[in-house]
Amino acid sequence: MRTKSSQKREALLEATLNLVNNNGFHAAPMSKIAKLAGVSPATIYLYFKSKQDLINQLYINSKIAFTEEAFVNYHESMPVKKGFELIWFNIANYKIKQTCASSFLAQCETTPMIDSKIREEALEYFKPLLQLWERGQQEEIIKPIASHILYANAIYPLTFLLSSHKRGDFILDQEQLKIAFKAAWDSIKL
Amino acid sequence: MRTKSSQKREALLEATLNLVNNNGFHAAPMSKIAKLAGVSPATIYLYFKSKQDLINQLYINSKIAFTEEAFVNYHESMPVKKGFELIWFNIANYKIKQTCASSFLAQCETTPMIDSKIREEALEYFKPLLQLWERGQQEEIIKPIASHILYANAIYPLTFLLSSHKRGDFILDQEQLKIAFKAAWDSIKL
Amino acid sequence: MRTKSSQKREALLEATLNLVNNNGFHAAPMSKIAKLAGVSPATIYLYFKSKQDLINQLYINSKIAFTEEAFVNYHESMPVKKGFELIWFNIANYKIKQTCASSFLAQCETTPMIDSKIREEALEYFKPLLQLWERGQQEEIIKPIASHILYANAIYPLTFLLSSHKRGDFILDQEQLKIAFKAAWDSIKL
Amino acid sequence: MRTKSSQKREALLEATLNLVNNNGFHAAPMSKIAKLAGVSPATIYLYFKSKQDLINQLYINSKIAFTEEAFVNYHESMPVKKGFELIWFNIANYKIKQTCASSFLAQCETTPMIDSKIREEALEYFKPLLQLWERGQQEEIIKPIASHILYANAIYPLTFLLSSHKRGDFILDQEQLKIAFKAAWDSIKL
DNA sequence: CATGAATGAGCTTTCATTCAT
DNA sequence: TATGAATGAAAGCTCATTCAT
Repeated sequence: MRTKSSQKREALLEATLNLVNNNGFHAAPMSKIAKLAGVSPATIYLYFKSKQDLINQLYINSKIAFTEEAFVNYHESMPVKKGFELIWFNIANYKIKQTCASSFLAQCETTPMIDSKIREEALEYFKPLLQLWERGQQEEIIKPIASHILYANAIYPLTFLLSSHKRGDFILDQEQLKIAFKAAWDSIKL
Repeated sequence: MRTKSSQKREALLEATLNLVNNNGFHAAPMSKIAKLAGVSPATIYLYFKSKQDLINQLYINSKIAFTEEAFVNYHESMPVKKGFELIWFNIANYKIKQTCASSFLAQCETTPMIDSKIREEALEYFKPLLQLWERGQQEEIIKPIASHILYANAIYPLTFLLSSHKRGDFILDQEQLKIAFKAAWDSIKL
Repeated sequence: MRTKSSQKREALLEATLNLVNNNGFHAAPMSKIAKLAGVSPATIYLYFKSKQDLINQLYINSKIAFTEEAFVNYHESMPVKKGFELIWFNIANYKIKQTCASSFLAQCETTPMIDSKIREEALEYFKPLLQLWERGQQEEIIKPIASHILYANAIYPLTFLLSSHKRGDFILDQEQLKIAFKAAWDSIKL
Repeated sequence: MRTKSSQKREALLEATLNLVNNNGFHAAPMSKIAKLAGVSPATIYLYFKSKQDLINQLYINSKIAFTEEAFVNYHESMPVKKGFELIWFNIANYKIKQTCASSFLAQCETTPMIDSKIREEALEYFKPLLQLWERGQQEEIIKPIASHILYANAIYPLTFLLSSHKRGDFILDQEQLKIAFKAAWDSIKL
């Protein structure tokens, strides 16, 4: 008896990621996903309940991978600015390295395709950043404003820069990153 | 004067906008668009070459409407900060009023569905803002950095705030708008 | 503009009837039905909401055709035995002539495939026979027993005879019919 | 003594019976049958050649169980009417007790799914009843007519009554049974 | 003997688009 | 210009059956 291999699951998720990224959701039919992953269409349904489930899982997976990278080397004991800088560059570098995953995530944020329950689930993983900001606010380093505004101005701009970078309109090298970081920090620091 | 024909065109564009917005691209079949616009499916093809063309036109249309609003009451003779403030609030208020149109545009920015040629065409309309920034840089009011970074930090955050607002996670009233503007301005001012 | 032809509807119903009859429900895929009716699979859905709907409609259609034939030349003023004899032979001859339709109906009676709501709807058409039996009971010609038992003994046996006939096990000619009628009548007469 | 294996065979047959009965042939996939019987889908093929074979076996099995019950306590030495009465009530009571099995058999009689070879095989088991009728005809108690007609009028009506009973349209209690028996007997007695 | 994974073929249904009027 | 009917192609998904252990 064969056992379900997580390898196949991964292959399916990756195939989906690539297809969705190159041509959009509507151009990622199950048949193509199967072919790209090297399995039969029917096999997909051993690993995922439906196409929607596959997309949801891919979203969660990507989000987890993303947040894991975001907090590499970070520790709560760090000074606020140092901590933020670390996280910010972690995110930026992840986006640059994992163009595919991150532009998939960008698509997910604006599409009504992802179930809102799944979206909320993914939010949880970002808590350390929110806690860092709260600490910064207590220490009067960060502006005492809503975390949504902090996120919009400090982190979200990276999404735009990355998509410009991917399209080739703008080259986001380490120098530009530093400049962008300065702008981000200026927007939230007291 | 609006002819009968152009009325139908408008109706089709609006129907598409509503459908895409409520359920995503994949839930906006031509038959539903036709029904919602009160015409026959065949009629769509008298006004648009294909579904892709319809989407493209809708994108361009929305972008034009958006930029028109962005520059209402703006004149090149305005002081830089005043001008930016005007444009920023124009954009913000447009997004709040026209949730549908603006979240459609947000979807378009991240989806590979829009032809890149069309996307470039739409960029043109934003020139006055870029020119304002250039002026601000000459007057040493605005940071001397790439316009992509300026845009990412000063304008793009609104997209995030708006989608949070639409989802009900965060209420973007006039008070919050002022706070958000301050953050935006801090990120780009010298 | 073309108009929906009831011809096509009929063709689809007949195609379904033939396929179901020769090979059972499970061997009547929409694609074959379409081919046999000379239309595209998609066209079926212009005339029927779903496969279930197609089957339901076919059942209703067949049942109506059947009952219409059952009461040809019958009038309430007829003497009870004459009336019953007429109806009984109408039914028998219809079954013999329309083997296909009637063995389809036989299948429907025993299968859980037909929605019970539809089944009840079809029952209505049989009322004149029940009324005849009531009259017969008042005149003390027919046994004063439940109509279900009357039906089971007087009419239902024909279903068995017909399916034997169809299979070739037993030839149901006019002579045998007369014998069978006698048995039916003996079972319900006082 | 029942071996482990034959237990599994029984479980599979019963699972199939239940599924087919509740939802029809088309809603009894092998995977569900396996699950309900508590075995792997692959295991089914150790006991049955194919799904068709499984259905055939189930039909034969049910038919044998049915006929065994039909002739309980019956002996060729009995007087004709007594014998018939015994058999008739045996059948009726079996149908009432074993609703599932008997409505499965009813489905089988009208469906083209059962191989005709298998159907003939099952006929064999009914011989004692036919012999009883022959005896009755020699003794001039039973009408000298084809056995198919005898069966159609004396036994087959029970199928209708049972399905009405199962649907809840008509309650078939012991009183009604007696009435129905009278009708059956009247139809075949000389 | 028994299994859960795996699958190719086929299912019902929908879609963007064209036809005939 | 405008239509509703019509459609080939393809979508998501399921099924009876086989594979590998």
